[in-house]
Amino acid sequence: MSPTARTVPTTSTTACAGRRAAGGRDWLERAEEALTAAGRRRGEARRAVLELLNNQACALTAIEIEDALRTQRRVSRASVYRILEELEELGLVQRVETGQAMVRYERVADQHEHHHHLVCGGCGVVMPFSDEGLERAISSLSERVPLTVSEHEIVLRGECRDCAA
Amino acid sequence: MSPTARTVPTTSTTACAGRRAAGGRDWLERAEEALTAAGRRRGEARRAVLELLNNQACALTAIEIEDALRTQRRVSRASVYRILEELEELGLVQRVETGQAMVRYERVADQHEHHHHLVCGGCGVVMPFSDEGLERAISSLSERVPLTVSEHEIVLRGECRDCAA
DNA sequence: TTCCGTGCAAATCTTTTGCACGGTC
DNA sequence: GACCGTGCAAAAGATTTGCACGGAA
Repeated sequence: MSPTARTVPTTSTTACAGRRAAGGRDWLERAEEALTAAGRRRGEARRAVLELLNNQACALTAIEIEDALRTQRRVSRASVYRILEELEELGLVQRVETGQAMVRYERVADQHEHHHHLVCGGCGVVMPFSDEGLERAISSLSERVPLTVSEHEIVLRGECRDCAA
Repeated sequence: MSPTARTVPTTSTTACAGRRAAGGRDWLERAEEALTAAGRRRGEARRAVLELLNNQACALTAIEIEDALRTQRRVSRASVYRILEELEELGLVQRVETGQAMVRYERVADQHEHHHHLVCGGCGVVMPFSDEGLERAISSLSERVPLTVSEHEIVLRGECRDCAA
């Protein structure tokens, strides 16, 4: 595979195929610290969500999170949304718009993990990918635009191999 | 302004700043033809929506369309959604996810008009932009990815000049 | 003891659907 | 005259909010 465009096939969720987190321990620690620093108390529901997100390489919807947690620790959907909102405000989690009527959330990766998404219109699978050339184009472009760019989001849509077969 | 990154400041809607359509007449014609070819009958509501979209350089939400039309010809929101869905199926209109809880729609431009979006997190304004380098990066990348890419969507988020001031 | 985190239930808001009427073909 | 396009009202979903209780600090 080209060194500049990598995607990882191992599936970790029905909804989002991707590798399990590498170096995710850092994120979990960082998250706990940030929450404490923000003066937040601990709570079981949030711990469960953090742990789940930490093991996820790609974006999940609130409902997928609720379902995934159902077996180990029932967390109400309202709490899932509240927790995600809180994490988003602290910059620990980001929204991903895949054009599927539901917002997806994933932990904010360090530079090394920065990626975007491929969405199959057939089965709805979401896969992460990253590309240096694309990032270069984005950052160069960001300087020529009438907006102080702080984030960017890229979604490629098409048909995955399974669906094409 | 750089020749490779252009944005146009003239505002045509509260929600989406951009130039009025140039060469839009082609799109309107094309749309009418496609609809006829698909065996659809004419209808006032749809004509009003088509005309509005044809004069819009950038993406609108269903509700914005309903509001914009209110003065000249009341079109029920259900019809707006139905019409947009129909136009999307015929490839005349495309959805734009700006991460604002509502889907936006805009007419599918010819190659010359292809663009992406800048979204200000402060005031919510949406502006179109286009960049050749970006498009090159996308098309080269599309060949190295495990998906037959048919569309791509790019959103840059940040703070617009007015909000930064 | 104080106050936050969480669950539950109700409210919101966008988008979809069912049904009936009027216009297009 | 047959059937589609449209409006209106209700339904369906996702997300948010109000409130009360139990646990963290």
